[in-house]
Formats: sequence, C-alpha cells, structure tokens
Amino acid sequence: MRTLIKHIRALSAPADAVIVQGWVRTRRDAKGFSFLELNDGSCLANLQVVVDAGIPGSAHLASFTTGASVVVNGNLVPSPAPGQKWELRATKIELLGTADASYPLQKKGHTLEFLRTIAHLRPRSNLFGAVFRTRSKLAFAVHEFFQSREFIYVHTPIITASDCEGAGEMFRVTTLKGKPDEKPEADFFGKPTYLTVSGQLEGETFACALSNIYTFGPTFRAENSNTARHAAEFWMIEPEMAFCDLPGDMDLAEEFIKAMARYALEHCAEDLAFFAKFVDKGVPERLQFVVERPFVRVPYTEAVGILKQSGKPFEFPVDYGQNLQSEHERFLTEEHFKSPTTVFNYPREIKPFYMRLNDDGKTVTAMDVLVPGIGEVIGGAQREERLAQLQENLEAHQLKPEDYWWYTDLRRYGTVPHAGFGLGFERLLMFLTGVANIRDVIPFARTPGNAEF
RNA sequence: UCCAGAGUAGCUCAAUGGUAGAGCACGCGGCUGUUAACCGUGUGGUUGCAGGUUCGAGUCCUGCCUCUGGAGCCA
Repeated sequence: MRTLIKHIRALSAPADAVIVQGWVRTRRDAKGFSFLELNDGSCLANLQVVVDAGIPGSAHLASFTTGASVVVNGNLVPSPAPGQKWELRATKIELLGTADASYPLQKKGHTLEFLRTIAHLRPRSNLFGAVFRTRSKLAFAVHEFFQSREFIYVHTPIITASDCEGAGEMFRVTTLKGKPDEKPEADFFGKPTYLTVSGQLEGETFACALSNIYTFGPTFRAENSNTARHAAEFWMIEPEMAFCDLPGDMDLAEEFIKAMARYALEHCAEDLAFFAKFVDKGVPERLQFVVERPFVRVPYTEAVGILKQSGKPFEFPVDYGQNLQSEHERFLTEEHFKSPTTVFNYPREIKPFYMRLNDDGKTVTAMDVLVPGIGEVIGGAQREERLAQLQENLEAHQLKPEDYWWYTDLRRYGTVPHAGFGLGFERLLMFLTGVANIRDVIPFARTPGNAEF
C-alpha cells in the first residue's frame, strides 16, 4: 500500500517494503546510480530516492524527467549524506506518465505571472503546494472555530433576486437569449436574478431563529476591479449573531482572526517556514503578534482626528464624512497603532441601510478590521433591529420597501438586536501567508477578462 | 475605469537607430553520494499585434492587445 511522503518523513525508524507514488522534481545521475527527488504534494519536502543501476525499471531511468509520475518500491534507510534524514533505496521503479521537454515547470524559479498562465500545473510548485495546503487547513479551521462555539452552518443561496445593497455590481443569471431586461418575467425564475454578492440578509433570517449562524461559500462581484486584492469570485465567511451588539461583534472578529493565526502556526509550520523564507520574512512575527496582542479599537471620528493631526501628506484629504482611503487605513494599522485595528461608528451616509443608527443620529454601528499589509479584512455591523428606523433607512437610501418585505418581517416578528460581519477568505490567506496577490491564493482566479481553466 | 511601467528563445533577462545574445531548461559527451549538482558542447527567434518615420527599427512615432504596480469600488 502507498505511503504518503509526509508520513514517511515523520517515521522514527527505518522501514522495509515502502511504496511511494509521486512526481519527479529533479534527477541527478551518478556513476552506477541516480538520485530522484520525489514529491507527492502531501508536504512541502521531497523524498530522496536512490536508484541503483540494474534494479527492475531502471532501464527506463532516462525517462524519469522533471514532471514525470512514478511509483517506487524500496526500503527507507538513514541517509549517509547531510541534507535529509531518510532516503528511499529503491528496489523497483515504474514510470506511469512521462513529461517531455515541453513541461513548463522548471527546477529554477518562475515568476508568479508566468505561473498564473499555467494554473493547472502550478499546484506542482513548492509555493502553490504550500499555499493550497494552507488554504485547506484554514478552511477546516474556520468550521472548527464556529462549530466549537455552537454556530450553525447555513448554506445561503448562490442565485438570488435580492441585492445586498451597496455590496457591489452583480452578475446576471439568465437563460434568455438577447437582452434579458426586455422580458424578465419570461426568464427562468420569472424575475431578474443574480449571483450573490453576500449571504448576509439570508443569514440574518437564520440568526433570528437559530441564534448563532455562519456562512462560508463563494461570492461574486462584477466590479471592474483590477487590483491585487479583488477577484470576481471569492469565498466569504459571514457569521451572524442574534442578541449581540457591536462590541460583541468586534470581540468575535478579533477572536476569529487570532484563532486563524494560531491555527496556522500550529498546523502549517512547514509551509509557513517556506513563506517566511521565500515570500515574506515577516510572516512568523506577524502571526505571533496577532495571537498575543489585543487589537486597537478606535471610533471613526477619533481616527479622522488622528489622521488630521498626523502631519502626513496624504494624497487624498482626510475629512469627516468621507470614507477612509487605503492610504489612511494603512497609516492607522501600519504606522500609528502598528497593530490590527478596528474602526467603528461610521457616518451613516457612507454605510448601507441595514446598519443600526446610533443615539447621536449621525453614526451607525459599523466596524472595519484593518490589518497591516492588507488593509480592510473584515467589514461588519450591528444591524438595525427597530422596524420604524429600518423603514426610514430604506427610504433614505431610496430603496423600495416591498423588495425587502421578508427582511423587514424579521423586525415585525420577534425582533432582536443582532450583529455580524463578512470576511474575505482569500484576504485572510494573504495575511497569513504573505502572498501579495489574491490571484495566487485562489486555485483558479476569476478577474475581469480572465476565466481560463 | 483612471495613472504609471513592461512585453525579445520554453523560462529569467541583455542588446548607442547599424550582424539579435547570455544563464537556465532541453539534446549529446564527461565527471561525481548528489542536494535548484558540476564541466564541456549543441539545438533553440514572425523581438505582443497593426501601421508609420528612416538607407537601415528590438530600439523612434501612432493605434490596439496583454500583463504588472498604484488608485477607485470593496471582502
């Protein structure tokens, strides 16, 4: 039976009759024998295989080139040379699939731009193996975090007729040829439908029944955004808590990010060390820092004051009532506080209709969590639970109340204070791995003009 | 969408307006318990696309395409 290289490397004693399957990373020929570096994706490290001339299969050794898939039977023995603890002394080798000279992945380094053009092969590289192993571990950690706190996982719809107002442009879903707006009632669902931009509104309905819920799934934005932090399809995590206010929401957001950092440090050590060496030297310290230090919390009004008094020559002026620009957010989290920072109580004019109006009548219970290097990673709020106020908000945002009849019903029947947030899973991964472009932490990136693979 | 930069061999990059090159990859030969092995040697080009200027364009000009960085929108 096959043994994963990850498990072989963890063995504490030699082992006979081991079978490994994987892909050749490189081969080095010596007189009378060869070294194969084998990788099966179970871990970052390769297994060194020693192939003596004359063993079954060795006649085809010339075809064991970089990228070829192979099966090796052998005995695991301590390596006499430095560089690795164990090596596999092959007793039989078998070539499954060749990889000829056109195999694009070389032994030397490639640029990330080139690797994006071969997204079907890049998981075979060290970096992308590490990224996607980490992504898998963190996805599991997300569920563990919420499940251990009795949050209930809700699958909100991918296709929706509702627009989580302000979240962004939507992709149209239609089966009609031509222009679907001419006759939307003839469309598959009898009305215009879209790919979801957020599961929040549906999530609120379940929170107002099951108390604490979360969603974790794909989300779509048809924005023509061409940046390293935006994708048209990404994965979002959205918890929603009934009987919860803004401070409780901020507590959960902070706990969540700390838990993810802690999980990565504990369960992705080998891959994290790779990121620290080849991607971003600061990764380990940053994660340790996030785990240990409390986040700074600052009201929007105070943040504006800090920015105004900073004396920094910002490209965009700082003014109350304006959204904080990227440069402002970066200054707060990277230079002023030097810590993850939660900004809260934003002016109501710049935030969506569903956020709760504060007693000052000017600000709403919104909060954004900013982290060094990435900027905004979480956006959340306590929701407006008062029916009359919510209806006024809809009006103020020039939205039709009848489109939100089911949403307002939540306030009509057994309303409760509730709060939640949204977090982009890819941005979390960027923060944890140091990988600077969102296209490189998602298996197949969808961005404007690019849906290859 | 806006601003800036880039596009030359499979990959990473050179090349005063004057004969398109190197390293790696790949082929061949050699050497060696090797470690992105090493040494020698060979193959490899519609210089993103379309026009223009010029005796002559990879190089200068115009348009387009793609990519990258930054901005806006946001997660």
